[in-house]
Amino acid sequence: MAKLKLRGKDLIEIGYPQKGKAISIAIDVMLKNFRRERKDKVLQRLKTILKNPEKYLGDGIVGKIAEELTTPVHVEAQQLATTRAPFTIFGENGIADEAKHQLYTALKLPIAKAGALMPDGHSGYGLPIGGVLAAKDAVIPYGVGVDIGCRMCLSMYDIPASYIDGHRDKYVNMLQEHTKFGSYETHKRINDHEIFERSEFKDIPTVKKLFKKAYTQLGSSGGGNHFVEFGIVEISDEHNEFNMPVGTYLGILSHSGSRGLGANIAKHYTKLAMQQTPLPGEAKNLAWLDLNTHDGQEYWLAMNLAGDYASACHHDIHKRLGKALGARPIAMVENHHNFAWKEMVYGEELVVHRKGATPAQKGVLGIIPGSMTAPGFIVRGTGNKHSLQSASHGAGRQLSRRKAKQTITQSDIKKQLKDCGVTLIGGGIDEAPMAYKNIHQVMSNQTELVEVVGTFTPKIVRME
DNA sequence: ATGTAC
Repeated sequence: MAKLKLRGKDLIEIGYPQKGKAISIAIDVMLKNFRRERKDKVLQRLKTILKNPEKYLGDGIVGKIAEELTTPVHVEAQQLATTRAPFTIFGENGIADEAKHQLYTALKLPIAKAGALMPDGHSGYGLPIGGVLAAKDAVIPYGVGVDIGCRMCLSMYDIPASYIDGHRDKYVNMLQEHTKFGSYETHKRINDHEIFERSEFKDIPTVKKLFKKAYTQLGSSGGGNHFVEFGIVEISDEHNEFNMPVGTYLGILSHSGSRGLGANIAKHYTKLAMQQTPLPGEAKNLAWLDLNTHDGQEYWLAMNLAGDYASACHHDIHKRLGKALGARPIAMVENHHNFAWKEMVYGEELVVHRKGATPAQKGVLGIIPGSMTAPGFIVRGTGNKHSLQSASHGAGRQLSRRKAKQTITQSDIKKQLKDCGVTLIGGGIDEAPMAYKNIHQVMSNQTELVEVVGTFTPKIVRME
């Protein structure tokens, strides 16, 4: 197959403007997508686009050419403001300075309108973990995080929680057989899911390339702090949304995200953002995409796909375990905690980034995990304006992974697990319960943000 | 977080 050769001269001949970047963008797009087509056919395509570029705006492949011909994106070095957008920090005494400074930097972005830091806040890449940032008409890929749509999912069963103790081996086996951890492990038989019908997999070249990976990774959990666990749900609020009598139940709790799909989407669009909005040193990872541009709109679609895919993965995990358990859940609670949403903030529609923060609009349910030996909380948001209607996404790290490995021993963990009656499958030292802050302290720092509906106490935990 | 690196 002859390889396509396109030169600037060819495009000038058919009328492409020499001013601006139309020619270089067009050559780039054509070489990437129509490498095997005949040159005259490709030039004909380019002519058609040039004649009526408006018609091709939003097209996944040639939309970027059309954009350059109609409303070119201006790349310019961005400066930070000298003042910060308004913000509130919850549980300030428990948060390291570095995380606060990361928020302060983000609040000086020209697109920043408001921010907040949750009481589990700690240092991250770009926006701190526990950071919330409201921006105008723009989305920051690293404000969402690398694991787009990282989320929690809890299923509650009408099975006595005490059942676990008599059948530990059975539950351990279920997790070993029906959950997949690590970079490589996937299920032998993939369940089909409607997510794979989504048009984004056809329309966006970057996403199209990730289809196969997404397909094979469905229902897998990955690594890092991701887990699947059996535990005891205790419903304490008698006016709970599930109409469940106060008491204890068996629960399955999972924590994971969008696997390779989201990671590669994040990587691709962060690179584009860094090219389009170059920022000074300490802020460079906060580069954004204008939502009125081709790339910005494409990221938004891809991000939402990754979020739905993460949800599909959790549902697949719970479906497999429910089947093994031979039971249907009475109720489920789930929420993203790495994502961006368009929300009204002080009367204005803004893009609210939550990077390790639980959505907590009034009446909205969510899950805030503790650690493998501390309870997590089923919560109901209060819609607090100062947190931009958010809460923490967990206890938060107290020790960095490196520090945890240096100071915690395997026997420390063993003792802690035994004291709490927890069986652990996998799990490195960096995920030790002692590496996390005290969840009760964190919860006491966010009583204005969420109400407690119940708790989930882990009993059988599987990690990478 | 991620087949850990343009």
